[in-house]
Amino acid sequence: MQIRVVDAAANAGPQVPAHLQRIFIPQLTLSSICTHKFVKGKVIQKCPLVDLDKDNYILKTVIQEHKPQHDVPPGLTDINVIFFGKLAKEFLETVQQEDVVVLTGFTIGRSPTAIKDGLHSCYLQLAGGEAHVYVFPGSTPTPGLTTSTSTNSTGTTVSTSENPKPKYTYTPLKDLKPGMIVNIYGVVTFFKQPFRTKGTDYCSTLKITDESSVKIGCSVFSEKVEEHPKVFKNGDIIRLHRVKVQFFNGSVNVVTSLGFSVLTFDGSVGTPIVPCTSSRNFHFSEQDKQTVERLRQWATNQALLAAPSTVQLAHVQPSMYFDLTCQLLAKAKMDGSCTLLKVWDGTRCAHPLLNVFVKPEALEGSVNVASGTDLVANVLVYDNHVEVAQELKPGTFLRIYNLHAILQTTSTTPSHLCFHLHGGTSYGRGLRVLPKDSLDLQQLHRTLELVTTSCEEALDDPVDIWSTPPESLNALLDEKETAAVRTCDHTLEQVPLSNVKSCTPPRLFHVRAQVRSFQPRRLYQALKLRCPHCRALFDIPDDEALASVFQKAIRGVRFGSLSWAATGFLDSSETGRKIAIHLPNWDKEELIFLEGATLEEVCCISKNLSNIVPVRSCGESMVPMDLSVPFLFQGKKRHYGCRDCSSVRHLEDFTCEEDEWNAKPISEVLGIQPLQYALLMKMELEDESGSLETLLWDDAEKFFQVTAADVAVSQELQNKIQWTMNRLCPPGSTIAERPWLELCIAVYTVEEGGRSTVCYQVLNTESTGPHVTPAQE
DNA sequence: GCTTAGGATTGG
Repeated sequence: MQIRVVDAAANAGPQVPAHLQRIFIPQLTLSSICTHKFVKGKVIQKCPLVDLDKDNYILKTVIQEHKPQHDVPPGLTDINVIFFGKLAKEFLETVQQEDVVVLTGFTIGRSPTAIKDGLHSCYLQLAGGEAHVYVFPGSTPTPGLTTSTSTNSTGTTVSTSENPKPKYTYTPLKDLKPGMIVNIYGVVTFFKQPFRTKGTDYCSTLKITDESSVKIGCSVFSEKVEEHPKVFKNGDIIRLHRVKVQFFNGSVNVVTSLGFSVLTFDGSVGTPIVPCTSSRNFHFSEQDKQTVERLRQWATNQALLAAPSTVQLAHVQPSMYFDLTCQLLAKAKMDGSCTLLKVWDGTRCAHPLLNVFVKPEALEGSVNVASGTDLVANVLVYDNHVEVAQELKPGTFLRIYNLHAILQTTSTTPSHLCFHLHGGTSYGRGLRVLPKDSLDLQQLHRTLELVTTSCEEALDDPVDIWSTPPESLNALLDEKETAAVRTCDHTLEQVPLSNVKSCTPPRLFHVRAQVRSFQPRRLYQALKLRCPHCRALFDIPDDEALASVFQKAIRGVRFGSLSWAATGFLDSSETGRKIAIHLPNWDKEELIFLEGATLEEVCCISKNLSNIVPVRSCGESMVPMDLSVPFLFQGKKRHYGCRDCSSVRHLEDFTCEEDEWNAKPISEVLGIQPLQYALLMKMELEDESGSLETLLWDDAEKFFQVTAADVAVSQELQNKIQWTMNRLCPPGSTIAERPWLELCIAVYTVEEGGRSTVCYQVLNTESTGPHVTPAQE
């Protein structure tokens, strides 16, 4: 049985295994480690059982954190739990609403309904043999789970003293007298992370207070950084054993003495009281718990924590000093006294952020997870902090204390925010790694989860059984400002551009990058003519060149007489010059051969007639005029032929078998290999790992969602391409301001003249944005 | 061997 009912009154019967550690629902994040963990909560909702087929059931329930603290919103305490298989049915039959349950062997997923139902951003999934449920019927008290053991952050299980007689006595801070060696408790009001002294040790400087409001300075000395108090923020509670009281500069302070020990606790009322230490052996009693509770409550009432020093990137202002809670994405050593940290907290700064560019090979880690460099803060860490910074691994969660936001303005670039952690320890300057499960990281985890939500992940969620479409996810995706998305269904992992560059072709990759530059800048030059037969590529002749060819042809015109066509003459705009119109069909004007007209005249006539073929006569026969000009005009459309692949025929006869003329039969009759319109652009892409020259060619039409042939005749579509490129690479913008593109890239080789070149092409990708054509610019 | 620091910014 995977479900066991625990009889709380009896000491026999099933028990929750002692090796399991409780994880509190408010602390759960997508990245929480669930092995050997349990969640305890009250069943507050049971949905109807979904019966898929034999022994295959799904049951959705909502569990509320057991004995939640006040003021914790349901978004933290109430979590969706989905049971699968037999367990679902068993749970339905065994567990009643209001029962308290302990769940183990679960996995965590992102709740697709979090925004809609306002519950926890994660959900728990219980499936398979690993999953177990312990039920405490009704809301009976459940001894054996909450008080007999507690665990610290290092996983050490600590026995709780049942003996009420206190082993240690703690001296109130007001009673400290120089010369005493005492144990003390206090609330931290100022702290510095451990720093190297001129002596042999590291020193932590703190100021603490207690109910007497006396403020006492503390100096903790130890050669080992890990033996120093782990203080994360003002308001944290500290317990010091064996400190020596001194008198200095008119006030009392304490210094650690031989055999000292230190514990710290989160100072927030209502959070679990978990002693924080690297020590494997320490004493911790119910009395300690009460002291921490008391000090927490007192500090809260004193409003000691009134002004939180941590500021999100979104609220950072130039020149500000602040504490930043963030995740390290990448780092690079700049020089001996400076290390660059690229960090993010998932929020977007209101000011443009400086991107300190470093060579990809010098960068450890990647900023590719961040959906836009405008989410990535570049932090320059100086002098004494370099030692700590160098030890950091990308992915680590950090708090940076007394970070300085500096507006960098040069004459050429607009101002950008850069962040400096200056040398020294003034104002508590420093860095500290935050444990992954730190309560201080809840907000950050949530923000990062929202920012990194991708379409594919959304599909992985068990949306079907939730009966709620993940609208919220779509909404989030809209906000991501991805200016191009892949349309392929390859499940390739996204890689840095440097990987693409270093691979052996042929390969296919998914990348996320920005457009550094593109060519041609004059977008009409992106429109090309391509021969599907010989693959030759031609520029589209401009009207001036075309006009000159027509002009030349007029000069040598000698109208012939054709037995197979009716020939008429029009007066041209010039005195005496005639234009010949040959109609192969008496009664149809769908196809006419035109001779002796200027380009302007051809265009004018083609406005009203469907198919115009410019020709020149050779006695009784007729040939297309010249392959450097269109062989066919259809209204605004111009059709060109390939100079190399066409074998132009002299028309000596013309029988009309076609009911309707269009370019294909006309080109066949004339012996012309028609050219196709195509779009060709070069885009230089860039990400943190470097840059890459790519072509937009085979799938260029897909990218812009146009056909090249339509672009050739539509000012509106030309504007659309212009608009798209302006969006990808706004004129005058810095790279940080440009949107990100999610691209599918093919790497291949092209053999030319005995040499092979590696090429990169963007495939299967569409630019995003309004699909209606924007107003003409 | 028994000190070190003893809060307090403008700077790459």
